[in-house]
Amino acid sequence: MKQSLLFVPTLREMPKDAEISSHKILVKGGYIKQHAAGIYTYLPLAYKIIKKIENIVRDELDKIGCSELLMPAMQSKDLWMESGRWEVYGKELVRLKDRHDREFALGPTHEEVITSVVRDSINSYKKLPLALYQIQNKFRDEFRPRFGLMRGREFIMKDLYTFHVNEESLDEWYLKVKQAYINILDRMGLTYRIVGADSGQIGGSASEEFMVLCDIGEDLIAYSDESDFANNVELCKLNEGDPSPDGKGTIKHAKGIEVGHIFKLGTKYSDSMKLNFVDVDGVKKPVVMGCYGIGISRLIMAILEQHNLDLKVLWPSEVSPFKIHFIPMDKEGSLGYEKGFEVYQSLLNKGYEVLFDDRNESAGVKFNDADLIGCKYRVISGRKISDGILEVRNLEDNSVSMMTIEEVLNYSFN
RNA sequence: CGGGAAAUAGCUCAGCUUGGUAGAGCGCUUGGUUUGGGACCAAGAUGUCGCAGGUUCGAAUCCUGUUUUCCCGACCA
Repeated sequence: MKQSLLFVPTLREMPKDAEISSHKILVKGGYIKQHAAGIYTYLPLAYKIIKKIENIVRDELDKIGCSELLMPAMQSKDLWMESGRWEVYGKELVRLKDRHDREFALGPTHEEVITSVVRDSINSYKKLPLALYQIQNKFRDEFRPRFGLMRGREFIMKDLYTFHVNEESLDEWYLKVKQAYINILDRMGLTYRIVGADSGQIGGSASEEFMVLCDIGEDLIAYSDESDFANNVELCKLNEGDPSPDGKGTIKHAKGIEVGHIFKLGTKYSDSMKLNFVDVDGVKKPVVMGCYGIGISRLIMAILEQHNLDLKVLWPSEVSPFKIHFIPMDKEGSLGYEKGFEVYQSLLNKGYEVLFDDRNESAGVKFNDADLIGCKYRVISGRKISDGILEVRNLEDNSVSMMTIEEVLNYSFN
């Protein structure tokens, strides 16, 4: 974990500004560093996880026919005037001027830009439907940023926009995207519910939120203990113990973290920004739109909240920064270290992602940091290395086995 | 934006009530001893006490303003 290999600046003391466990882990474990309220650097460990999360998202969206692009974060005022949101969005919109005093906003979301991008080329029903997404830093000047990455002023979001000839096509895509979201959250090992929601600032008709169940969530949801039924308490007014409206089970309350939100926008932006197409009947019509967000940086916290026990972490395998955490107990130059380094290299050559703790730290320091880093397998090269024996721990089933080097190299870590 | 707490070494904090040369632990550097869950000994380095005014012979400490951070609420999604 020397700088040359990986910069993981773990802390010994508990960070004073962190209250919730995921935030404590991220700061203490050297995953993130705060820059200002709600603004963070993603250090290598967190960035590795972010890239894995992003790639799961990409994988599932590409499968259903979406294509990725990248739009500007800095957006001219003109577009925001067109949609009317320059005035409506309020103080949360980060505004700035260039050297010529021209006004810009830092994008909190991209309906305006995407609409302007497609409106010149989408002029016929033959070019629809269309689904475009990006993964990008978003800016929202929140009144009260909090809980580390949970509510930031600059954060990473995936935003997808779909374009359709009519409501039926939108409905069909809405369901496809919803299923993709289900696949995405399942792959990340999350326990969550899908709830009906208000569409708020973004506008439009139907919308649903993907809420990861956990105590530090900012929303209160009511859900059935025996079915998929769930709704925001504010909207459904169901009390604990009430029978579930779908007839299955009784209502329980839980807090939730909103990690995804899907909307049927309808023609809100196509109307105001004149995104029209000529339909098969020769009539000019507004494009029907949908938009769908996933809070990428927020997902790290949501996953951590559900996958730590007393600040000991076990990342779900698809997002784990490494498969194997290799710990030599002795310092550089010792048999345990050098032999261990060879095994580490061989494991790398076999295609495993392995973290090798090459620091001259005591066992306690290494183990404590390893608990924060949370890889499923921990391979330890210690006192039995002279007999060619390594210890392999599986944090998932809590097993410990002693293996020869050859056994380790032939073991299937998954 | 209302309420609360805080800002002193890289980190966690003490000192402030009652003004008088800037402190501890951890970390860091050097040397030695250790080595399976945050080791030990010795020697070192490290500060615009958030910032700006004011009071005073003298301010980390008292007063005023200001900035920043965290928490609760409201707001937002």
